[in-house]
Amino acid sequence: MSIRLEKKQQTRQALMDAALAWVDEGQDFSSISIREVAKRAGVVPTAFYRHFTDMEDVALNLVDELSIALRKLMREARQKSRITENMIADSVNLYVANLLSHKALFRFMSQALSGGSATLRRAVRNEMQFFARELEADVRAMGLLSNLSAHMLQWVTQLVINTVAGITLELLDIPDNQPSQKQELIEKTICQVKIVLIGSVHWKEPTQPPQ
Amino acid sequence: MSIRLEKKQQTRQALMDAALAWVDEGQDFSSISIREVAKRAGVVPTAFYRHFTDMEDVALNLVDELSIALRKLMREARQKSRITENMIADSVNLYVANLLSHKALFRFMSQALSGGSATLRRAVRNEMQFFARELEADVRAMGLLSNLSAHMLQWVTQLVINTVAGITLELLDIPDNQPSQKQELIEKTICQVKIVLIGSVHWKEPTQPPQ
DNA sequence: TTGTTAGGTGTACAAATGTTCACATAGATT
DNA sequence: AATCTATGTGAACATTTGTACACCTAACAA
Repeated sequence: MSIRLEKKQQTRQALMDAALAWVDEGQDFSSISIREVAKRAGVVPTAFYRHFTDMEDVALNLVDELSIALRKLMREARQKSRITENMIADSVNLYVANLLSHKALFRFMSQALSGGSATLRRAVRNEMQFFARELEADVRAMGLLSNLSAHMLQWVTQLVINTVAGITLELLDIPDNQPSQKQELIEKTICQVKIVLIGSVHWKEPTQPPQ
Repeated sequence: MSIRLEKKQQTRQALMDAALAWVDEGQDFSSISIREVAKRAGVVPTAFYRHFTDMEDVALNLVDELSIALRKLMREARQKSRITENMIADSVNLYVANLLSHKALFRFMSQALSGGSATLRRAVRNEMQFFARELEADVRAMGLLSNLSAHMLQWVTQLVINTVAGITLELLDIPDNQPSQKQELIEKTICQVKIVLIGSVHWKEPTQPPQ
């Protein structure tokens, strides 16, 4: 790559990292200022505009970063897990491991889901839906839950994703020196996912919904 | 009540309502300023300090307001719903109705859950846990899910609460002129809760967890 | 009735913020 | 080698923000 572009990407990344670091410190993404981001990135405030128009712009690009992380996670999960006894536990643990190594990114995700602009919220939700759809495809490919209609399977996978995503916030708030709490949270989630799947296996389409 | 106190409560409420209105407009709670709140409440900025020390202080008091709304919801649910075929659907619909008539408050709840300070997050989580515990007690009182251990039942009710709470954000983003989308979302949630309960009924304690 | 006080006002000021503009300069292009 | 250009700089600005202070006055207590 040309030197110019390389340097550009470098400060661009520094700006995004600065914003993320702010979130990592427990501050709200929406409360950071352009100047503060620039300062932390080691550039002058006006340099910010060479890369982004807005903090919203930064947020949308952070979603892209999140997207990459999630896709990597999905790939990893597919490689490691076969149809085994511990498939669920393995997947949850993998999610948690990824979560803990990208704390700031996931915290940002949680905030953006409820906080930011409408388009930002949509962007994050899209990523989660993508994840759910991939899970859906995998379940089908494994020949599992064949009793469910396509529609119903979609709802089930969304429920699974929501359940696993549900621990994100709680997990992020547990201090690192409390591994036992973390462990319990993980076990809870594993149980919850199992319940969902047990329920799915036993699901029967309601006798002809009133048409 | 004395005239003084009455007036005090009045502007105090005006300040809280102003903050809530800001959230209702889609803005982040953490991005509102003391001055803006005061202006919208129709008082001078410094008057703010007669009632609150901080915006954080306001937030904690909004959680109290939320708490009241949730308890009212719970009471309402208990009165209306007996053990019937449609108990689940009724409860979900009741939640949605309450949600839609307190949009701002629930939006605030979602934001505070992921956004605010650690103590604020804890406060909101407490409210949700309270809700889950009440549900737990009701399930026990009805003699349902007697196959579950106390521990397990707790996890199940939390899962139910999470599932229902999960639609909150999505529902808030659906424009009012799209009732069909809302309806589908509601049906999805009802199905999801049913799946959880079916799973719970069929749950069997794993054969002696490795002790 | 008189004095006290709590809630609200207005002014004031330092700090932070978004954004503009003219400028510099390393690196690309020719 | 000469020129151009995209990235970063620094000064400047009008706004907005948090908060302190002195003050006013309606409601209260005596």
